[in-house]
Amino acid sequence: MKNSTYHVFFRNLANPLRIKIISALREKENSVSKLSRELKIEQSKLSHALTSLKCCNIVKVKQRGKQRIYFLNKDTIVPMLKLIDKHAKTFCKGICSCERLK
Amino acid sequence: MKNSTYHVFFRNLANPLRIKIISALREKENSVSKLSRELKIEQSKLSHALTSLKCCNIVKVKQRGKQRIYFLNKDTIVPMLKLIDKHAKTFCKGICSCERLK
DNA sequence: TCTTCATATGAATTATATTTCATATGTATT
DNA sequence: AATACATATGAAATATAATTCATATGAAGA
Repeated sequence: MKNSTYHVFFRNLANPLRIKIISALREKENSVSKLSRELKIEQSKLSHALTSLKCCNIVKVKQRGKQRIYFLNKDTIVPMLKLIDKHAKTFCKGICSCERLK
Repeated sequence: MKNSTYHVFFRNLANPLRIKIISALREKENSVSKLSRELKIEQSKLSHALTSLKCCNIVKVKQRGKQRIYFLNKDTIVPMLKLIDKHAKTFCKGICSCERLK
């Protein structure tokens, strides 16, 4: 696999807003407007973030009337987050204290 | 798990140089100077990158004489890269064509 | 302890990503 | 086809991260 594939993928995840969205979509699929209200994220900001996530097939979208319902591609993301949970538990005493990237 | 833990971890991986280093260390452990020569990366640049990776326990280090030997914590990283391989194969036709983050 | 080789660090510069805001597009209803 | 609501997009402004370079620290042998 090409390094640039990894790089693009990780860059997509390396953003607090996009992680927040992923966490929310992990619970339930949702429309842009409802996500916007529930997470208190400005609409266009949210759209930009969702477009990035969709670009790597981290999320997918379906139309429902005027609304677009975004949902998580759980196949990849959920196991990946679980790997990090385990990593943090095993190697970082559960809490990430990496000063360098804080 | 806190979102910031994921964020820090992914940020660490969201960098072409650090991915290159990870790929190299996946093959064999190595000292800074040898990595520098083999990958043609300027020494201080490499040290900065390695410090970041070590910060999240993605790599570890041992002393050998004057040299510091860095090695990959394969437990987390290798399965993670494999997840992305599978993702790219399944959802992106093997090649990441995500224009947005190119 | 002095010198040399190996690596790390800090801070300024440069590069890259995110936010914001105005506006465009798209979908359904009348 | 005109309107309203929902979402997307582009580009400028802003924020954040990477690179560079000078220098500091650290280990080992003479």
